[in-house]
Parts: sequence; C-alpha cells; structure tokens
Amino acid sequence: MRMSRMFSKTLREAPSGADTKGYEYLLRAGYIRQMGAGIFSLLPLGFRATQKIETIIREEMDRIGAEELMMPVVNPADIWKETGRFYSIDKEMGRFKDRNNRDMVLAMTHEEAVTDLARNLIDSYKRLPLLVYHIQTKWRDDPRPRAGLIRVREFTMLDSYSFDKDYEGLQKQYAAHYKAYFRIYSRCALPCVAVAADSGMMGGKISHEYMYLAPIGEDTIILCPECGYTANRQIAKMRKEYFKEEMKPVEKVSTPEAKTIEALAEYLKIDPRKTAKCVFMVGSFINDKNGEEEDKLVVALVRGDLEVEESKLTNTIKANALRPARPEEIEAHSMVPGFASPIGATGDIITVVDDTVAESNNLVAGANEEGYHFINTNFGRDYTGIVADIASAREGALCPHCGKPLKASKGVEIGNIFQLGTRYSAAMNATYQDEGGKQIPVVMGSYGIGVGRLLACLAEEYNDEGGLKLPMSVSPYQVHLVSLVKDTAIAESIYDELTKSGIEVLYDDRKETAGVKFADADLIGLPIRITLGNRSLKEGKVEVKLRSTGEETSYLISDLAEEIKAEIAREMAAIDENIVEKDLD
RNA sequence: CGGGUAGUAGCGCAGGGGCUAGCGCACUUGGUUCGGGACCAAGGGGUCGGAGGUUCAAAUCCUCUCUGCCCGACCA
Repeated sequence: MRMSRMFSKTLREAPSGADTKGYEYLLRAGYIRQMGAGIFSLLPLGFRATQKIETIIREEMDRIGAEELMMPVVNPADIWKETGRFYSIDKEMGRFKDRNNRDMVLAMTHEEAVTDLARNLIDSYKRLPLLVYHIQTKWRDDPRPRAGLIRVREFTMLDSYSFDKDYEGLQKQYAAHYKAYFRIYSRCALPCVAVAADSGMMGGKISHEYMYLAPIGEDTIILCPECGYTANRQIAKMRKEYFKEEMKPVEKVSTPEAKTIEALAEYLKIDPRKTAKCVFMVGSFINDKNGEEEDKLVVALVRGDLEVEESKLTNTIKANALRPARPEEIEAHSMVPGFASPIGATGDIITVVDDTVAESNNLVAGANEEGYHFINTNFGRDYTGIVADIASAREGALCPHCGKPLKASKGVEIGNIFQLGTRYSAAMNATYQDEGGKQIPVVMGSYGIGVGRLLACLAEEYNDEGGLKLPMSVSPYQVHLVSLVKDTAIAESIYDELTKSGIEVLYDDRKETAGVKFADADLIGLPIRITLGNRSLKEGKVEVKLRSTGEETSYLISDLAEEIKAEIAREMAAIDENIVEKDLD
C-alpha cells in the first residue's frame, strides 16, 4: 500500500478524551475513528490488524474441529421470549419492531439463534458432538462505554457453540476451547490468565474468563501466587476464620453516633470482626415467562471487617438485579439505617447471612433503634436467614486452597467460556434422540472472544513514546518502506520486489520530510522499517530497523527481500515458540 | 440513572455582551530546504452543538435540549 493513497492519516496531537496510551495511539496512528459513544469505525490499518486476529482465531477454531457459519444480527424476539432473556435482560439489548409490529431484537449473543438452528438440525445422538462458530457484529447498549475499544457498544465477537449428548462430551469441548483460547492469545502475543468466573446473564454453572492483567482493567482478579488459584473477585473464595464461643444473652447497649462499623468498634473498644455488618439492597426478580417484575428488600450480613460481594449475593438469591436500598425502603421494614439488623425486622424480606456471621457467636449488631446496638447476637437464636458465602475476597485474605495470602490485580476480560448445560436446549426444546429412542436436551457450551477489545489490549501492551509496536502476527503490514530520496525509481523497484515476494509493505511515497516520515512510521509501528537514503544507497545498501528493539542493520539491495523474509520468519518463530499449551486442570 | 466536566475550522486550544471570531498544527499555491515532526510568502476553511428567550446588539447572559468525556451505579 502506498501511503500517498491511504485513506487514513496520522494526528500529531491526541484527541481529547483519549486517556490511555493504547487508545491514543490507535486514534493518532489512524487505526480507528470514533463515531459516537462506544461506536467506532475500523480504518484500513485497524481493519487489517483485526483481520489478522480473525485469521488466527479461524485457524485455531478449525483446529478443534469447529465449522464456521453466520447467524443474523436481527432476531425475531420470539426465540428470546422462549428462553426468557427477552424479559430478563434490560436496556442492554437493542429492540425494535418491524413493519408488521413484530418484536425484534439485535442479538447481543447467539445462544437463542444457534439453539433454534440446533433443534431443527440435530436429531440423533449419532450426530453429536458438533461445534460451530461465527465472527460477527454484536450490539450491547452498555451504560458506560469507555477507553476506546476496551468497552464499546458495537463490536465484533467470535462466538462458538458446542453441542453434546452429555456432560462428559461438554467437558471435552470446553477443555478444547480452554486450550485453544490460550493458543489464540499467545499467537497474538497477548499475555493473559484464565480465571474462574461468574456466568452472569449466560446462565450455566462453570465458566472461565481470560484476563489481560493491566491497570486499565475494570475487573478485579484474585490470585494466589503460591498455588495458582485464580478467580474473578465476583466469585473468588477465601479461607475464613470463625469465632465460636458459648452464646451469651443479648444485651442492648447505648452507642450514640456509632453509625459505621469503625465508629462502633472504636466506641465499644472491640475488634470489627466481633460485629455483624448489615447491608441493604433491593433485588428485582423478573418472571421470565411474562416479564413481570417484583422487588424485594434484601438484608445481607457480613462480618464487620468484610465487604459484601454483590455478585455472590445476586447469585445466592437468584435475583435479576440488585441496587442499594433507599432509607425509606429499609424503614418500611422496621429497621433503622446505621443501627440496623434483621432482629425485629418486619414484612417480607430476604435475609442472607455470610458464614462468617452465621458461624461466629456473640457479635454486635444493630438494635433498630437510633443510638443503640445489641451485643451478643447469635444467628439461629436471634434471627435466621439463608447462609451463604457473600463476602468479597481481597488482597491479603487467605487462599481457599493453600492458605497463603492472596493477591489482587486489575484485568480486562478478553474472552469467556461457559458450560451452559441444558439452560437453552431445555427452554427451546432442542433435543436429540438417544439409543433408547428417548428425547434428551442437547448439552451446550458457549465461548466468546471480543476481537476489537483484543486489539485494544494489544495496543495497550505494545507501545512506547513513539507510538504502537504491534507484534508481527497482528501488525497490519509487516514492513514500512520509507524513501528519503528524490529519485523514486529505486524505491519503486524495491516496493515491487518485496510485494512480489509476498511481503506486506506499507510504502511511504509521500513528499514529506524525513522527520515526518520517521515519526509516522514510529506511530503506526510496523515491526520492520526499511529506510532508503543517499547515505547508504551510495554503497548499494538500505537500512533496516526493528520497531520492537530499535536494532539497526543495513543490507545490500540484492539481498533485501531474502533478509526481510528471514526477519519476518524469525519474529513469527519467536511468537510461535511462546505459544501457550495449557490444559484445563 | 446520579455526580463532575466540556462542546468555537480536520485535530489541539484561546476569546466570555459591541465593530470583518483568533492561535498552533493540518490543508492549498509558489519558492527555498531535504536522514528525526523544516523555513519564507500568499491563501482556503468555522456563525461558535441545537432550539427558544433577554438586549439597540449574543460565541459571550438566561431557559430548555442534544452530544462527548471522566467518576460511580452497571456491564462482557
């Protein structure tokens, strides 16, 4: 490609709002342009990079026996009503009516679409297992898009769907994806970890997320440096200690102004771990047959030094959504914010008690009276509720497996694999006939990678003061040919020759000064830069500089194509040597 | 959805009741330069996010509204 004919151009200054390096350079180098909140165009450079990523994805999906197909973005709402997600997913899903006033949705994922296909196509156990995928546009009306391509509303996603006759088959396909995803990320040279995860709106039980660990990430990952335990904080466990002792009688004590655990512990001169913290949420429960919504007050208790993990709480009570309760909602159940506990609460509430509270004795809790707390409260004797792990794991807490201190890190979710089971096949009646002639729901898995987000993470990982420096495997072109001489004949013939040898060349044929060309080359960041200048041309040589290391050499023009091919091969080999082959434990 | 912040030329910004709305970069033309974001000269381009209002007069003040960005809620 000739730069004089290129659609995009570089920017000297970062557009305002580009607050991470990766995003700034993707904009400045002309890889992407923004059209609205969370809506981006991929310019030719960005498009080529994502095409490279998609090629890697296709190769790896093919490798595990997947077939590529293409499902529609627009779905009739009927299939989404069958699974209930038409109702349970709120504003995040795009909806509209067609000319005949039928409900339509913009598919934000394709479990419904693929299950609809499966129930027509899969008849016998003899046809299982099956695996299909597509790479396609998704619309998710995220409430808060941010950081360029990291969190957008319209994006391209690889999603694959597996079908098996039993869970054993699902395990195999799941394990195959677990491994294939590591191969995909490592072939893109993006470092990542897999963590146990919450399955959220997808349903199902077991899921893993692939995380690019970086400060710009919004998820918190809990990991154990000792034994390798990793999980999203949303579901991460930790070893907990209980304070068991003989139950003492409840006693009301005056605690003026002690509205927080800190103030309370200070005032009573006790350890916060001897208190029970009460957190109020309102859970909404949606009937997925008709979309009717019901709200209930949720009272969550954790030990005073811990925090409530909302995802765990949501999962425990199977709520659709959770929001903080307003004071009047708490008071309506005879509780007093700041001095609250389930003791004496009235009306229809859901009480969830973390095991740290349920298994400890004689804790301090609110008396539901302004200025008073109870001491020596005991779960079971003074109040009841659902006992579950709803406390948030955090750095320094003890590993649930080996007991060593845990670490916390920020991460960006770049992929997710789910064992769906029969969540969709049962709801949509996608069954197969087994050996005995019985109709059995197909056991499914679903698996996804955000392609644009992957590019955004790569841009974040690979940059320096000069601009981007994407790895050879995903770089939009392999070589940047910069000509500084007036006579274009030599540059033209080199461009020709390299292109004919199958090398992807971006040729800067513009009438610009050396400084401008070098700066743009650094910004766009192709792995190999070839410079044609009078200095070395006198000796029949051209200079070659590697973007990643800054290493410079010069080659005779006659050897150039071979040397460049060798360098490309070296860089690709270096990536291939580091392909991660990791099996699911 | 709550809090904050900002919409003036392609990008970055200044101007904050008064006279042809400005600067840097980018762009066009001519010339000089030519290995790390050149120089000189001459140009083109915006009606100030939108609507309404106040005023002799509005980019500037007021009201409403739309949009972007940041934080939070939320989410993959």
